[in-house]
Amino acid sequence: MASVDEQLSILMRGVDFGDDQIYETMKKELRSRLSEGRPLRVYCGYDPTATDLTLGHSVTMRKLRQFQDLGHHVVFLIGTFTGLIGDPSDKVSARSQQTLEEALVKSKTYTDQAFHILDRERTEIRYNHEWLAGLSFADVIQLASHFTVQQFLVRDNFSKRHANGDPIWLHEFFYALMQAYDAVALQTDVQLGGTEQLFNLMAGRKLQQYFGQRPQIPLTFPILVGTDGTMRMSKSQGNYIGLAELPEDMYGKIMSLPDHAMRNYFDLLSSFDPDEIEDIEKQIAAGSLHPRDAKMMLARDLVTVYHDASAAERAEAHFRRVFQEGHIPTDMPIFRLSENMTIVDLLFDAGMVSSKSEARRLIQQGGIRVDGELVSEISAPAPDAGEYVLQAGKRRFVRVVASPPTGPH
RNA sequence: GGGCAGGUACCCAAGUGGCCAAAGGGGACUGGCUGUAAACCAGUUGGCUCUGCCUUCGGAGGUUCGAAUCCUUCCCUGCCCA
Repeated sequence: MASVDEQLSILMRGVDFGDDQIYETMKKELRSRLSEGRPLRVYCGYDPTATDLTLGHSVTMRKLRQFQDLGHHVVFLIGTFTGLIGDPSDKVSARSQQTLEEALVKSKTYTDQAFHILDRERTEIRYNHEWLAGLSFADVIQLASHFTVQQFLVRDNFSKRHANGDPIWLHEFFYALMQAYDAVALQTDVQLGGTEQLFNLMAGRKLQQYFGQRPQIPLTFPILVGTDGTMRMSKSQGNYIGLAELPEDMYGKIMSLPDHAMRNYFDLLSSFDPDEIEDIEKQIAAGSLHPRDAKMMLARDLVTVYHDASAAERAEAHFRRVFQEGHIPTDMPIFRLSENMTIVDLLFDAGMVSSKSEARRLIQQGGIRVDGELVSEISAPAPDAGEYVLQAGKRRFVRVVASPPTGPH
C-alpha cells in the first residue's frame, strides 16, 4: 500500500469544500484515518433518477476508483429509497417522486455503466432501501430529533426557496436524514459527493456520532458544468454527456464545449495531473497552444478514460475527417429501403429525426444532403435504387441501401 | 378553516376574450464564419395526410361565433390570518 502522504495527495486532489477551514480539518482527519493502515470503507450514493449516468456522476466515481486502486473498500450505493424522494440539494424545486420498481429498473443501467469506471471485482453494490425501507415511524422520529429546523433553513437551497416563497416539502428534510443514516448503516469512513451535498454528508457525521460511530470524513467536489459551459450538467437541461455514449459522440460533445469550460473538465475529469493542466493553461494564454488543440487533447484523454485508447483514436480520426475536413465518416448505420417514399419519410423511418416536421424543417434549413447534394424540396422522393449516403446536419449519417420493391403488388 | 396571489411548451418565464402553437431567456437544432461540434452572427424549436387540420396553457364541465384568457367545480402551491 502507498504511504499515507502519497495516498493523501492523490485522494485530496480535486477536493473542494468551498471553505479552507473545513478542507484543513478533513484533510487532517483523513490523514489520521489513513494512518490506521487498514482499508477504509468509502462510499458514494447515486439516486436512480434517470436511465443514464453522465460525466457529472463520474467525478465522484473516478475518485472511488482511486480509493479502490489504493486498496480501500468501495461501496457503490444506489439510492433506491432516497431516489423515491428526490434530493432537494441540487435544485431549486422539488423533484417528482417515482416507485421502487422504476428506481430498480434504472439501477440496472447505473451499475452497468458504473463499471466502465469502477473495478467490478472490488465494488460492493448496495441499495439503500435495504435499510431505509424497514425503519419504523418511531425510528424516523428518533433520527429527526437530532436536528433542528433552523439547521435546515440555513442551507442555501432551502433558504433561497424559502425567500422566494417556493415550496419546501417536509419530506425533503428527510432526504438529508436518510442519506445520513446510510452512513450509519454502512459504517463508513469516507463519503464522497458534490459540493452541494456537504450538508447531507455533515448530517451523516452527526448521526454516526449519535450511534456511537466515528464520524465519516466527507470529501466534496466542484460541480461539473454541462455542454453549455455554465449550468450544472443535467438531463433535464439537455446539456449532458452520457457515460455510455459512443466514443465519436463523446469526443464531439467535448469539442463543442465552450473554451472557457475546458478547465473545469481538465480538473475534474481528465487524467492530466495539476502541473500539466497548469502548463496547458499557460501555453494557451501565451498563444503557443491553440485552444482547439488543447480541447482535442482533452477530448482524446476523456474518451480514453471512458472507453479506451483505440476508441479515442478512432473518435479523433472521425472528428478530423468529418468536421475538420468535411468528409463523410467511414462507418455509419445502414438503412435498407424497400419501398418508395419521400426523403422526409426516409429520415423518419431511418430514425434520423424524431418527427416528420423536424425532417421538413431540416430540409428548409438546408441541412439535408443525399450523397452531398443538397435536398431542397420537401416533397422530394428518396432515390429508390442503389446506395447512397443520407446526411442530416453535420453529424447524422445513414447509408441507405435501396432496392426496388420485391414481389408483385 | 378564512383572505389574497399563483399553477403556461425540455427548463425558467410573459400573456388575462379573437392578430396565440402562445413574447422573452436558457437549453437543443440548422446555416454562415472559423485549421474548434469554441466564440461570434443569422435562423429554427408541438404534431400531421401542411396555403389547412389536430393536440397543448393544472383536471373536469360551462358561457361565447370565438377562451391560455370569462364562469362553475375539483386538485395543487405560496403569503397573511385563525
